[in-house]
Amino acid sequence: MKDDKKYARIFRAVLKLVAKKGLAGMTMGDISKEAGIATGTLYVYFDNKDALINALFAACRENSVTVSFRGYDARQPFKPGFRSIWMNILRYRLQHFEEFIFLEQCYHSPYITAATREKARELAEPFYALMARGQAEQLIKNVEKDLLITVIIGSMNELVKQIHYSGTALTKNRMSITFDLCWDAIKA
Amino acid sequence: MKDDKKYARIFRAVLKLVAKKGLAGMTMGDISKEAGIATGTLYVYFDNKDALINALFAACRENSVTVSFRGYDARQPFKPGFRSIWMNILRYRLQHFEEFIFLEQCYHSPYITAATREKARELAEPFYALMARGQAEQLIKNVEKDLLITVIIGSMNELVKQIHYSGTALTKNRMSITFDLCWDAIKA
DNA sequence: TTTTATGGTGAATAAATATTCACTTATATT
DNA sequence: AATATAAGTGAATATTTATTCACCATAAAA
Repeated sequence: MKDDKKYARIFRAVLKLVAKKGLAGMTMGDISKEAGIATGTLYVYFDNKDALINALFAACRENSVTVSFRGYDARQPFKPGFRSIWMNILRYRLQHFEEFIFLEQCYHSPYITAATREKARELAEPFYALMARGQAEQLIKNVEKDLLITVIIGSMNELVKQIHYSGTALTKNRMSITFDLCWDAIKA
Repeated sequence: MKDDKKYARIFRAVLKLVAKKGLAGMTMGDISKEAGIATGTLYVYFDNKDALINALFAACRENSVTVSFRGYDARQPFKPGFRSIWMNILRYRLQHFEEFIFLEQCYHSPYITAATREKARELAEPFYALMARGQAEQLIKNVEKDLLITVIIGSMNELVKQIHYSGTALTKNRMSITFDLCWDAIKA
């Protein structure tokens, strides 16, 4: 019986290695060593390197969406609800920077198959629904939802990178300021 | 005498290959074949694969800044000046998507040395100066310039990706809408 | 023209790396 | 306990890939 904990250990090893050496430089040998198992064992759990990476990509994407909406209650007013989701995402990406980098690396990578990409796209559905609600309540601009999401997610991702690489701490204050920039962009 | 046209052909080949196969999957053999030269010739022009990639990275970054400020005249009012720069960048990244992808790939890659990264950072100077001007004229928010640039560049990069991968055309109208989102974010 | 230097070549070499497999160990089933 | 089934191993293999090098082509210098 395959061990869930072993899947987790393999995944953790990959995340660590990708952050350090990039998808490119990470060998199966590296992974097994980092995970503390034999190279052959990787092939018990996954068909090959591609399959391993696709599986991790799917898991990360799914996890990412779950985390975003944690604690979100559709009955509360729109803006504080949106704010809490925004903060959730930002905090999670900063605290799990390796996961964030891995997803970014995968984005253009030939490792990721068309099927995996398609599944990832479907996961974005809740964000479209959120934009629809804001528009229905006339709180945010009535423009294509794609453009709104693009501005929100794009600026957040860049913020995460900037924070991480500059080494400066992201204070509550700076988070709040950046949220306000973002809100001003989309507010009606 | 080494041939400038050959440098250009090698660079063009790399950009094409990275867009297709990622930094990971691109071999020196692929590059020479795509450029129509012998593998050994690559080593006449560059010490090794790392050096090749670093050289191209530096060239792309420099080019990117040059293009951004093309046609910018500091004597015209701030907002139209800023708008023309914003449009310059967006248009260039869409038209040279391969270059954009290459730079993104390099961002976290171990191929890129610390020295190359440092040089790239210095190139961002004109953007800080631009923010300073906008703040001095009290047209844009008086918050950390880093945060402003992050929102501007981050949302634009995401837009470029979204446009490219969704296959939808970016009409003048959609460009204008997105610029307005961006402007609302930063305006005082 | 001869000499020298440099660009160009691609098969050969040396590493690096994914994958396999014969075998061991653990766990479930009878 | 005996047997069957599946997980785990890591050295050996097959493949891929960066890099070299002995040689050819070209063009400038003598």
